[in-house]
Amino acid sequence: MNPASRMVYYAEVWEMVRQIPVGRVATYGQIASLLYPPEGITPQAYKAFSPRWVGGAMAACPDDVPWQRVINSQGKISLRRGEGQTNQRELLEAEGVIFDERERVDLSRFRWSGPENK
DNA sequence: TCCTTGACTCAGA
DNA sequence: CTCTGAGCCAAGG
Repeated sequence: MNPASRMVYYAEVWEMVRQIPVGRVATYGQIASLLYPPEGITPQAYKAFSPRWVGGAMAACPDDVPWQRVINSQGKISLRRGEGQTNQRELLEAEGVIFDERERVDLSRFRWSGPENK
C-alpha cells in the first residue's frame, strides 16, 4: 500500500475521530469499522489490522484531533510503547468521562454511538 | 530479503 | 468480570 493511500486513510480516521462528541469515547476497532478500507486492502487484512492502523493514525494526528477519546476495546487507555504516561486520563475526566480505580472507562455508558448517520 | 514489532482483539481459563 | 495467550498483515530496520 503506497504512502499516499495511507495518508488518505489517516485523514479519514482523523475526520471520524473529530466527530466524537465531548464526554464520549470510541474504540480503535469501532473507528475502523466505520471507515472503508484503503485501496488495495483485502477485507480480511482490514479486519485483522485496521485497529492498529487507527492507532498509527493517532500517533501522527494533528493537534485538533481529540485522540484521547479513542481507547481500546477494553475501555482502557493504550499508549505507544515507551511513551510516558500522558495526561490522557485527565483530559477525558475534564470532559466528564469517568474512570474507575483501574483506569478503566465504562464503555456501556460512555461509548460513542457512531456518526448517527447525520 | 528476512525478522521483529505493533495507541489491537477475541477466545479460553 | 479479570487475566493470558495466540493471531492478524504490513511497515520499518
